[in-house]
Amino acid sequence: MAEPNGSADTETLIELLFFAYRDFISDADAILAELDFGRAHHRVMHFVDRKPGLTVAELLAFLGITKQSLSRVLKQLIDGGFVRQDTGHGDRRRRQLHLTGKGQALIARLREPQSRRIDTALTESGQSHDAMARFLRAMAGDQARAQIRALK
Amino acid sequence: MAEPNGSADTETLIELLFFAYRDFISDADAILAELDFGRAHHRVMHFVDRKPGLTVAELLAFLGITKQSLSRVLKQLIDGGFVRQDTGHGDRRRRQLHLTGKGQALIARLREPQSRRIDTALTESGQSHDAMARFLRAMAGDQARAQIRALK
DNA sequence: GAAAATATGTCAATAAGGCTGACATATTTC
DNA sequence: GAAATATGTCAGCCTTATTGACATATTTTC
Repeated sequence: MAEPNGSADTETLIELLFFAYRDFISDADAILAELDFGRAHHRVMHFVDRKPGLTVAELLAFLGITKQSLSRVLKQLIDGGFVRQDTGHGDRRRRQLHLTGKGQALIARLREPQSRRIDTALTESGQSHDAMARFLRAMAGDQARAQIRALK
Repeated sequence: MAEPNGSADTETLIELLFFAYRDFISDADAILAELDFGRAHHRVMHFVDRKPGLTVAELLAFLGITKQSLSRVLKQLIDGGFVRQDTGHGDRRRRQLHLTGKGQALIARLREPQSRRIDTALTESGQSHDAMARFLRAMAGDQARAQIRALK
């Protein structure tokens, strides 16, 4: 039953990842709650911002949810004036999604405390941005890496 | 609107954290699904393992949920023979929680793919275990740090 | 020793955010 | 013209969280 190589300490990392992610996400949760939005809204806006003009099907692939689940959230974002839906250029069955000015303001506001937390943690821990990006990229699976590449 | 210091790249880290955590957690989800358990069961077992003999109130504080939410999950874990509940030593109103042998086997099984993913990512990214622990600790808020200390 | 506080458990109602299945519509492709 | 594709929507279900109310056992306080 002896643990091979550093396994006991890796257990601590598992726990730290839980706490770090929980607190990281809570920064945005507080802002979202004001608008009666949830994390799903945040994720949609993030990807629409990262790949402006993406289609509903592309968005579903990034999110890994069904269109029925997306529809409620997307509708609220469109009705609230955060996301705009254009008829597809070329293929008019498609809907291409963009953030409005209001949407861009919100995503910037959501990102601000998260960016600050990351930058502070990098400074406090003496880590470089690149080192952390390499680690997180290595943590993601093949499918996620493909998705990250698709975001250019 | 100019971003101050490295903010554009921090945006990439926000995204990487999302993918990394999602995939990290999915390792355990697959095992939990076999038992009709969810993440809540995993978290309970993790903390009971990390602090054997902790009380229900202590567990609630770690999890940050209500006792009504815990009750169903805890009952399933007890009924399934993964967690044992002893009358408090000293204060008999309390219930002290321990993993059974079966519970220890399950938590080890859940940790295995997560540990492997972390160790692989550390190697691939050329990061040290300690560097990563420092970063993640810095990402956690004050309350989380106090909780981490409470786990010895 | 009675009263108050504490630790836990449980019942009921509610909400968010997922899911599946079924079906409608517009548009493009074969 | 028929089939495939992209999207939208209705309806019902599940899980995991929430709050409020109340029950029970035990300990502490006066």
